[in-house]
Amino acid sequence: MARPKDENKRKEIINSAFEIFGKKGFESTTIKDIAEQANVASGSVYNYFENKEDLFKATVEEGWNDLLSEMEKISNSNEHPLKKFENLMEYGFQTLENAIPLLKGMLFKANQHEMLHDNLEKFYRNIEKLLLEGKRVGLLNITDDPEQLASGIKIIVAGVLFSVAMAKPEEMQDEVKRLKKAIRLMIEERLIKR
Amino acid sequence: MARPKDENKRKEIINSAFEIFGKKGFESTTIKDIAEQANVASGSVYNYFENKEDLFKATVEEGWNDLLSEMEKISNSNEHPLKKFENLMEYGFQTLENAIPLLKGMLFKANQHEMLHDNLEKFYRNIEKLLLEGKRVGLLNITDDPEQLASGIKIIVAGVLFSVAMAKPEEMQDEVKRLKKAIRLMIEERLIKR
Amino acid sequence: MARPKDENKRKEIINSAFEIFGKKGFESTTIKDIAEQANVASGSVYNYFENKEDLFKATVEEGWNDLLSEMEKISNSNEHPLKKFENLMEYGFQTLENAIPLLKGMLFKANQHEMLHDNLEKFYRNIEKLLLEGKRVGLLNITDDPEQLASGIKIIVAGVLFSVAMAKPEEMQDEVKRLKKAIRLMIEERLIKR
Amino acid sequence: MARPKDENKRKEIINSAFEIFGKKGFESTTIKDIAEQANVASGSVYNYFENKEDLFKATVEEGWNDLLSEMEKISNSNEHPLKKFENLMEYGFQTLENAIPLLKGMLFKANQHEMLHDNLEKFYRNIEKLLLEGKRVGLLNITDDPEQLASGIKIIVAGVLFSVAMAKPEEMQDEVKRLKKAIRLMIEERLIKR
DNA sequence: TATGAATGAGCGTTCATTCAT
DNA sequence: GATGAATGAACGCTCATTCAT
Repeated sequence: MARPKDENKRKEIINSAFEIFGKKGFESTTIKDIAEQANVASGSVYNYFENKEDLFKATVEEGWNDLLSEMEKISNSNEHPLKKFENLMEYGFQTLENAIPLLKGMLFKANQHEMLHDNLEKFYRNIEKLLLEGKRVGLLNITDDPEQLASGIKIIVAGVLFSVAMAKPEEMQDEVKRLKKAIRLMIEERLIKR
Repeated sequence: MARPKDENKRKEIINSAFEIFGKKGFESTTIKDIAEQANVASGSVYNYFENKEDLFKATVEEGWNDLLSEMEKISNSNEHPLKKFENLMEYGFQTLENAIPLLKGMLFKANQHEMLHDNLEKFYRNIEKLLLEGKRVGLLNITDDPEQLASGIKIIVAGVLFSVAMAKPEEMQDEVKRLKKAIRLMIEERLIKR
Repeated sequence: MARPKDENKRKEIINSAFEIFGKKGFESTTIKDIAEQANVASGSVYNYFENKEDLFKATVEEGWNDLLSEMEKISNSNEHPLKKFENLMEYGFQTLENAIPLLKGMLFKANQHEMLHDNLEKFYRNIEKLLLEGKRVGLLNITDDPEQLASGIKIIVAGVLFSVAMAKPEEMQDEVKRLKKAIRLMIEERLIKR
Repeated sequence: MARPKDENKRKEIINSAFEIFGKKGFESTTIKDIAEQANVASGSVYNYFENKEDLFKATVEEGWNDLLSEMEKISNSNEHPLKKFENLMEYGFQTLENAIPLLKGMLFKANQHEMLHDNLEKFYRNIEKLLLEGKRVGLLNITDDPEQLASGIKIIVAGVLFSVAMAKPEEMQDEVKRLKKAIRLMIEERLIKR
């Protein structure tokens, strides 16, 4: 009978939070900031979230879920492995600019560290799965040592993430282009010619 | 405001700031925290630094300067290039645990971004110099494309930094071991056998 | 605003308010608390009462009315004066535990002070009436000075109220027993033997 | 070297708190209220007290300590018992107007109940000691039953306290006069004529 | 009339900064 | 220069009240 709790409004707040937490970090972000950007009174935030911490957690969780589920979808498609890889990279870089704040936002929240760690692991495992599939079908020349593989993936994926995170906004476009090119070259180096 | 006499006290404050900013981040660190750890009254901090922001900037600057000058020293030594590389890596990983908080602390301070970016570039250039030296003396098989080289270095160095930053404290030791091993393998792959 | 139809719901809210105001005091009680206990939406409270203040006033008023009208009933019964006194005391102590919160709740509401004062006066007058009846029928030996009588009654009744209000919950039973005994002794002292 | 922590300022804040807590109760009193009345910035309150609760507790404690130690002094003087009693009453009524807020302030703070209870007990015990001294020296005719004595004292003392607490400000003077008179009469009734 | 989401004023508290000592 | 008490803006959060449904 009352105004029904508006799921859009919740999403609005999360989006606003996503952006501002990413831009300023947890501590420097105020509830008022988020509320204003979401066109909502600051008190309203508390209709949807217990407190600032809870909002942060929800925001991060939502972001990772979106990212990982989309990755999963790409990995599980029926395309050619190299095509999948290309798609993943395209999608990854495309969302990275938005997802990066997530990473940054989590870096300082000690109690979020585990969650960040776990989500990153899932991220890495996803890439790994794809590479192993490429190896299995005889496309890629990849080490047999699983630990070595894991380390290599971690370093390279983390390196890309971090580099994007560090890029100056005005150089973002070029940076992404360079990184993509570098990754493609790394793949090509491993490609088995027939 | 001329730089005050008591350089020791200034250094004390910087050290304290380094530790606490690293542990808690800029916002969550209070001047009182830093002052107490430095055995100084909180008001005294303002005899040495304009304000919290200024103290942060100075702390970070100092940290990077130490890091980069030590790297420079290693690079410019007269050792064998591979030995230098090994030394650099040892030193790098050894200080990384302390230096990492710096990176984290800088991520959210928009006005510090540039400084972070610039210092990272210097870091990358240093590694690059070493690799090129290795190539020049016929030790390493490295791409001729400078852009490709730069991207590769950036990705891998950033990847290591980030991975260490992300490691759970209790897994830090193992993580560092794995990363070192991975880096050594990457070098070995490029080694020109005679 | 005409009094709304659903008198039951109003009563429900008053009862809920009585209990919670008594337990937590005016400021610490929230409209939501009261509404929930009354199985009503918080907004609905405002269909029955202007605002929190108004609800409090109504709650208190109702409580005093119940108390005083019951006292009146006992006083006006046809029983023997000493029996009436005993009944009054029994009823009084019995309801005191519930009524005490009312007193407490009123102590801080400056604009309620008058109302509290007036109701207490009615309470005292009621006792006085009974004592004077006892004197008139030759049962009790009581001062002829009306002011002295009034003061004595006030002190003793107020003392009992306050002592009950102050009792620790776990000692309430014993405290009431002691107080009753003390009151009975005071009456007996004044009893005219024949 | 810095401004020394000003004990006067602490007292100022306590006094201000005493008055305002008494007037409005714990919940309705704001730190800003107290600070303003004490001519202090609201933040300064926290230089002297942990938080609002702590300030309240300190205020109450201080008040009771003053009251009880003064009572003690009077009781232990070398005057004639009846004179002591008179002095106590004079002092008691004189401070009651100020002390009453204390009582009121404590009524609602569940966690303060014990403290209130204990302090009241000390108060009662003090009176009791005096009465027993009067009995011992053959001045007063007082029950031999200790429980009966305790109850009587409690009722009468509590009754006086409460009555003063309930008095309208403009009637306070008269009320106190009436209560004093009533108490004197009660004593006189018990006086052993020689 | 009933609902409960939306609002925003106002609270307790923190802390960078100032300044009297 | 050194101190730390004093300041007050700004925060997260609560809740009486309003109002769209």
